[in-house]
Amino acid sequence: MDDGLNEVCLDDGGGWSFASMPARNARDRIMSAASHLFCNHGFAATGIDAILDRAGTAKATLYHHFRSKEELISAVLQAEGDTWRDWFFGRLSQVEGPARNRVLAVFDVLEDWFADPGFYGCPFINAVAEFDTGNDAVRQAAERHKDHLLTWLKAQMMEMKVSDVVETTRSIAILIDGAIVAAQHSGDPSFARTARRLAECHLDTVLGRAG
Amino acid sequence: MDDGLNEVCLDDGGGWSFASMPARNARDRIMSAASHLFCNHGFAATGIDAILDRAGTAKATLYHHFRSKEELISAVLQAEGDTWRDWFFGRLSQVEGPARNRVLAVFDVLEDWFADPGFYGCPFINAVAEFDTGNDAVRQAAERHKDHLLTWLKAQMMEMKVSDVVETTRSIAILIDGAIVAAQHSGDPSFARTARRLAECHLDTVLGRAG
DNA sequence: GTAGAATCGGACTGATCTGTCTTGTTTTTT
DNA sequence: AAAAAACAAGACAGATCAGTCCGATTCTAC
Repeated sequence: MDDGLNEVCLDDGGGWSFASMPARNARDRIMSAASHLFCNHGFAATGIDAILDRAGTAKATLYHHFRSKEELISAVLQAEGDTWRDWFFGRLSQVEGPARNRVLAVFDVLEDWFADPGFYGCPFINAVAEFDTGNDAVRQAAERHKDHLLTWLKAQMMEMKVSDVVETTRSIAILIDGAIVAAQHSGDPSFARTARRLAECHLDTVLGRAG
Repeated sequence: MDDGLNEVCLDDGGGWSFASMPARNARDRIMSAASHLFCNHGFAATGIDAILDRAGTAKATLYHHFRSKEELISAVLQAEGDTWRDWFFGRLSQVEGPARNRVLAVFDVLEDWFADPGFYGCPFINAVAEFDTGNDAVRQAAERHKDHLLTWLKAQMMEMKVSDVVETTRSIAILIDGAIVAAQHSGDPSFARTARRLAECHLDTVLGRAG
């Protein structure tokens, strides 16, 4: 579980975690190592030395690129979010048909994510859970990530001509978060399908069962 | 935010957090202090000395009652779960009418929980997020807590004569987890109401819109 | 009242933490 | 080839960490 390799579901060229991206220089190796350790063992529980060991770099190199551990954490969250969203929306962009199909496909893509052996939950949910009260950098990073998702969802809702765009978007967001947490705790990817059924049921109702 | 007082929503005699329970001895004070600090600042980030400061006890006293920090964490999770479930099911037991009312009331009680100024999310979700991979004690504590909830939910489903008890229970569980996470991140308690509407929609469908 | 448990106060250990610094080597860029 | 940036290796500092131990004191139950 703590071996050098981290098997990550690869889709056309990119994985969902930055920890599996190709490393070209010491900075990349540090970021990959930090991503893996932070996400699997916790942010506070991961020491700088453990990151250096895994990355195979010198301490001075790390502090040449990042002013502090906190800045490294922010950089990792940023990179994890970028990588994940590239993967996620890349998958969704392959879905054909009306907006309803894309929204429901969200849960199919989530299921693939959950099914990856290296799945550790959402880094942002985990980070907010760990730091929680009063950590601006982490909370803002999580908010930015969620904003990206909500913006995309809202666009789909408007394309579907849903009457209450905000409320329906909030509903789907709850289903996504709930599926992530349930899958993380149980290790059972099929929670994505349960969430999908809930979404179908809700969209049917909102759209007057017309699809 | 880090003052001595932690305002906690009190219902007939009990709050939802062990951190607000009356302390009779040093052990209780340690447990209360540890609960508050662990849940608000994280488990790994909270040092023993900080707990002692807040509890106003000596270090030897803590290690007289708990063999290690890990054991203290387990004890805190156990107590937090017990206290919360007492509060939660106590509230639900006051709901009149058929099982459907009780299931939907879950989200009303959740909203009260979310609205408390001291709300910090679910301690078990947060703990699993922080320790994650391979911490048996924490994961098992979280599983026991979730089992209690699922058992209760299942009983309601059977009373409602839902066709697929397991799947419907999973659906409500997703809605609960999703509402908790969404409320924790946004600070907006009304996510409970959104989740309630999803539950209504789903139950209507499952029960053939007969209520 | 007396025994035993609970508690206090704090010194202390050894490990680990983040972060700095120095010296020299490698790589890249111009 | 020369200049500049990136990097390695590790010593070092100062703080904090979990946990132990001791002696004195207070509380509690019989």
